[in-house]
Amino acid sequence: MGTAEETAGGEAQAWGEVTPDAARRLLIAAVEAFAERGYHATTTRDIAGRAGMSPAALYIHYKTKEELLHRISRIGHTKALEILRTASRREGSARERLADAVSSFVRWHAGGRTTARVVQYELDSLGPDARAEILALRRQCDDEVHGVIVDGVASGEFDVLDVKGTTLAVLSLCIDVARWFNVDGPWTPDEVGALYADLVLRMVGAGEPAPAQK
Amino acid sequence: MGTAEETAGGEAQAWGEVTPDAARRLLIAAVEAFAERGYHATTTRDIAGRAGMSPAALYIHYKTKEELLHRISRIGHTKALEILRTASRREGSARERLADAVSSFVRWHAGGRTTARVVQYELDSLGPDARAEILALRRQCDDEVHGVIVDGVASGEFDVLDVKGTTLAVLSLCIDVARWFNVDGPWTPDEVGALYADLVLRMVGAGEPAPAQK
DNA sequence: GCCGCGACTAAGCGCCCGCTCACCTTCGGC
DNA sequence: GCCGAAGGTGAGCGGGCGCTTAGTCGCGGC
Repeated sequence: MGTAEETAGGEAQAWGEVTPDAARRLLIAAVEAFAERGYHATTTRDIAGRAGMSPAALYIHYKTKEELLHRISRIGHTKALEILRTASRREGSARERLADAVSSFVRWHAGGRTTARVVQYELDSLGPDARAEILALRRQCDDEVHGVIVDGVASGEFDVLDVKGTTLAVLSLCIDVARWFNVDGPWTPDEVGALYADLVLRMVGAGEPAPAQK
Repeated sequence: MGTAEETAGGEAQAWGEVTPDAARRLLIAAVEAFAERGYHATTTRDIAGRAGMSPAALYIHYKTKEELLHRISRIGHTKALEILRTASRREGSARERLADAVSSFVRWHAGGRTTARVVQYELDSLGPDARAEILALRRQCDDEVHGVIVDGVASGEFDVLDVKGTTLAVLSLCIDVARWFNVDGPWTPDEVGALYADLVLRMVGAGEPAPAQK
């Protein structure tokens, strides 16, 4: 145990679905290593070492190093999609749903920065087939946000010049959190989530009617 | 031979300061390759090949592969800083200066996406000393944007909850353009620049004065 | 005309990569 | 108590990596 669980921290539970235990430990070690150094700069020996196993053990549970990245990407994107769906399809105004979607999506990127970084930035290292599969998931994420913004425009809650462009900008803003978060930043994931929800509401022309100070 | 100039397109002129000619061709080839596949996945043989030279030729002009990345990063960040400085220190209201800074910064990331991608995303592949040098340049970029936002808040043009957080979000939004731009997007760099300037003004509470506030 | 010198190449060194293979446990079923 | 499968190991293969070296080539100076 040790290193893997320590660094991954509370994220570890997210990988509960992965069995057996050794396969999960390897996956968590890979997430860490990929996040720290990038996919190509990570060696299979490093991954196995972090999981406390010999280099050869990796190939009992995974066919190749790329399969590890593929599995991580799929699980991560599925989780991200689930987060966005929950927020965007709940009851409430478009304003509430967008704020909820952004704050929870950002919390996920900030809190699980290790995972999010791999999921969002190492996609190009996948082969064509795997990448296509993951891109389909990502497009579904885009659609959820797009839907909420369309709803808000239709209901008159939002005032947006370019719906597609604004959707892209909102997603881009959230995703990039995985790049910069926790580099000596004095914010908690909750704080960033709240700040970003406010910023995004302003972007869609639904800023607080009466700006409240804290 | 051709490949380098073709892909780099109009960006090529930006490397005019690099001499002699062979060194410049190698640098442009490296920018391309790093942008496409990432630093670690790029081989020195690939770089030399794109420049139409033998693998050994690279080492006449550069000590290591890392020196190429270092040089690219420094030139790119210097250019980015120059763009932000020009906009943020010109005459005009904070509103005008921020809109100018964002639109020109975004135009640079979109138009020179090849270069910007390397500059913004391959930084972690540098050694500690080189990275520290580049991070200092980046901090200066942050300061320029921060200054304009502080000015706007002081003059009452802007209404911002968290100045530091908003500064970071604005920069993050602009930088992430390098990640997604031109993946089948129907926008020109100018269009994205204009859209983003509008979005950022909304974020700082200085959206278009006229439009319908409900 | 030949020389020196910087630009460039062909060949290849030593290393470490992703991955494999022959073998060694451990353990539930009978 | 013995057996076979599942899970793990140590040693190492083929190959491609970053980088070096010995030597070739083109060319301005005298």
